Amino acid sequence: MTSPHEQNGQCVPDVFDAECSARHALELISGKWSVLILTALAEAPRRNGALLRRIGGISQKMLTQTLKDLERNGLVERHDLRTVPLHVEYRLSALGSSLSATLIALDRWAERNFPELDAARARHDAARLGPVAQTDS
Amino acid sequence: MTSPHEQNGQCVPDVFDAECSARHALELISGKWSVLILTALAEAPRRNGALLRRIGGISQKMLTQTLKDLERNGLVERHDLRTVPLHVEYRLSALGSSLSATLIALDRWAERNFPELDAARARHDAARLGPVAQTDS
DNA sequence: CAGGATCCTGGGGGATACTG
DNA sequence: CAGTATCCCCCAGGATCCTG
Repeated sequence: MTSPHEQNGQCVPDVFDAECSARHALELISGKWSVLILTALAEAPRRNGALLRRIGGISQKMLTQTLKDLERNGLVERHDLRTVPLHVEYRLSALGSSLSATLIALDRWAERNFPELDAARARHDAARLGPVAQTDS
Repeated sequence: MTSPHEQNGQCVPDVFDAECSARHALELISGKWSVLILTALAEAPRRNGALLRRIGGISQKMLTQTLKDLERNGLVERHDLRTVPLHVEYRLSALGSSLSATLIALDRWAERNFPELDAARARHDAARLGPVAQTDS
């Protein structure tokens, strides 16, 4: 069939198309933990424990799970120095590296603009709770 | 207290800090639907129905819900032409516009590199399922 | 140290029907 | 047309315990 996106896997790349693989790619790289893990690995190759310490609020389970997913999709490489005690290091693949600048830009934007978001939210919420009497302080 | 990030709301901006507002900002702007909505609005101001049609796979519920969240945080502006039938238009705020380039870069990366992800995934899965004897169909 | 296996809960998110 | 309200399911993800 000559459908617009050839639903079998090949499609005109479009993140707006729910069936296109590009959408899955986008959801992977913009995932809650993916962004942080990829950014942390962009700073430097890291071990499991180091990642756990670097990324506040992540659980061992989600770290392992997300790392596996990223590795499966070729964004992260797992290097197992077969020693005892175990020593495993994660690093970005070339593909992963090609993404890091954009992800870091995203982080930077959040770090530079969150006060604006906070302020907007405060204003919005204040307006909803008390649309009247805003004459002082 | 002079804790490193002043857990009351003011902190040294760090997305890796689970308590920092920058983290919340990051999670908002990297949300599954947020990215697509913001990108769609970066293309042009749009109405509810237009967004629904533009963004494949989104439900009315998630669209409304995410739009409200984005508006609350000052990234999107809602313009209600008080007509009947109802006519509401959404557009990026200045703050939202300052983010669009990065989000579009993210989309573009996904659209340009998803074949690499697909290939890596295929390789990875093939290796796991049958590391042996892959000579025929 | 890296990470598998299990159990369990909250809420993300779909479907459907209704309203101004 | 642009939403709101309800019901309900499913799974992301935490807590805990166990292994190589």
